[in-house]
Amino acid sequence: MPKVVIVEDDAAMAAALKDGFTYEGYEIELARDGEAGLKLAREASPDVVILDVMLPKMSGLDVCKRLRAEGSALPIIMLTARGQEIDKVVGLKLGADDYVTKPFGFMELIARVEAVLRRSSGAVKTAEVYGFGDVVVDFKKAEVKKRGEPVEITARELKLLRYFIEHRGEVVPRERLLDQVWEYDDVPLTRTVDMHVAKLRKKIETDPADPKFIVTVHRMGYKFTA
Amino acid sequence: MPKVVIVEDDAAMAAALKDGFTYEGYEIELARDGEAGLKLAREASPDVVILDVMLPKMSGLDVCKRLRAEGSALPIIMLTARGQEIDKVVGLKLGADDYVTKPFGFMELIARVEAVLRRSSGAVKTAEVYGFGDVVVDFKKAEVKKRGEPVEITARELKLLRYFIEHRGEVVPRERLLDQVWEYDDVPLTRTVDMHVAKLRKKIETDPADPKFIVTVHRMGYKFTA
DNA sequence: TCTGATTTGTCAACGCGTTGTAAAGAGGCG
DNA sequence: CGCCTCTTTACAACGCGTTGACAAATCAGA
Repeated sequence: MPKVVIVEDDAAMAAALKDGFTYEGYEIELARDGEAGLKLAREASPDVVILDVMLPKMSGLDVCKRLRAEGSALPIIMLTARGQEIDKVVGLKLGADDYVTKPFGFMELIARVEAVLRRSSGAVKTAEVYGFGDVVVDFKKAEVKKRGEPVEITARELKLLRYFIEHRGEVVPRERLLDQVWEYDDVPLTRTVDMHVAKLRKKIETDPADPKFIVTVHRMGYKFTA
Repeated sequence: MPKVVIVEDDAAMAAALKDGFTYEGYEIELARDGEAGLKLAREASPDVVILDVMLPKMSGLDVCKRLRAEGSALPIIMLTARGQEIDKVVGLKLGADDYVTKPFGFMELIARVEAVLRRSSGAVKTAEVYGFGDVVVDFKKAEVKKRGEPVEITARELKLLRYFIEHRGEVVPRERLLDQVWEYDDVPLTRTVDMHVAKLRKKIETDPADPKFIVTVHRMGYKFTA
């Protein structure tokens, strides 16, 4: 019986969610504002946290950020209002695993929760949405936004970016990228990787000439930091 | 209060089912033969249909087949007599969602119904009628109208459109469409998907040459936006 | 600090994979 | 048998990725 912490200030919405999840066999704990939500998330050891973005006392984003800052790996799903698309709101290193835009069907939310639970209980956890700096990446939609503005991105670039994000912090040699992202068997000596890194930088870096996120480690490869 | 259409020719069985479901809080509509059942399934907008396999005038299998051919996604549960096991295989192939073998306990049937109801609303719950641009899609009636004018649409196209709508916003790879819409096990290398997308575009897009709703995402798939 | 070798950044053109579309072929149902 | 739908084939058009050349940067050794 998985436990879900729901942080939602609207009473009607909170009640509906509680009923729905209870009916589906989940154990529910409710909080009505950000501070209470943060406390509950820390102390109730839930399997997943559902956070409204707009909350009294402390916004859902802040709660999320705070939890991540404390090193928590709790699966988090954000609820955003329409037109409040997650990228527009944020300040931005969010760290949520997924988000649902209101109005949403209850079944959609359940589906996301189950997806997140499945993922977190198993292999490598990859959030559906990832943010760093003033950039937000939505892998399901294959969309990248910078400062809220959509950025054109190709399939290969997105795959490369995903690999970087999934291996953030570590130095990745070019051969590994050719192997994992390009799926080459033999590893030809090319400038292809550098080429794509350059293109990515142009799209996501604030100053592509002085990259902050994708830094090159001389003679070793690249490192993504965020 | 979910509505159930029951198609059963045996009077005693029909009465028992009606009483049972009514007691459980369902709304019931009865039909005594295949033709009446088909009509009822189309017009009563039930949440689930329970179909006996052996029926006068038109077998339950044929009713099921017919509904699916019309593009209906109605949850269907088949009732088969013992020793009719072969039929259940066929029934499932024809698009039934579940089957129960006679004699069965009533609670078993209720459980299946509830499971099917939960499952069928499993994806993103989509209203039975959905509108975007100047297009209105009525899934229950299997009708599409553009600017009020009816548009001819085939079962496969409707199913494809439904999948797009239920997954609006996300990029859907061709393989997933072949898997989910075509229900292919092996995934042949084919242009079938593109073909049908082109046909759909001709029918729903204002300018099929410059699609706004079903956009192609190079090397990744298609994305429905509305 | 200077210098040469190696590594990395950048550019534009070419080639190939991917997609759009029409038309023929195949299969099902009445 | 004839109609309707779905699938396959074929080809044209387009877009993306790769490549090779060259410039810039970095490092190592003198």
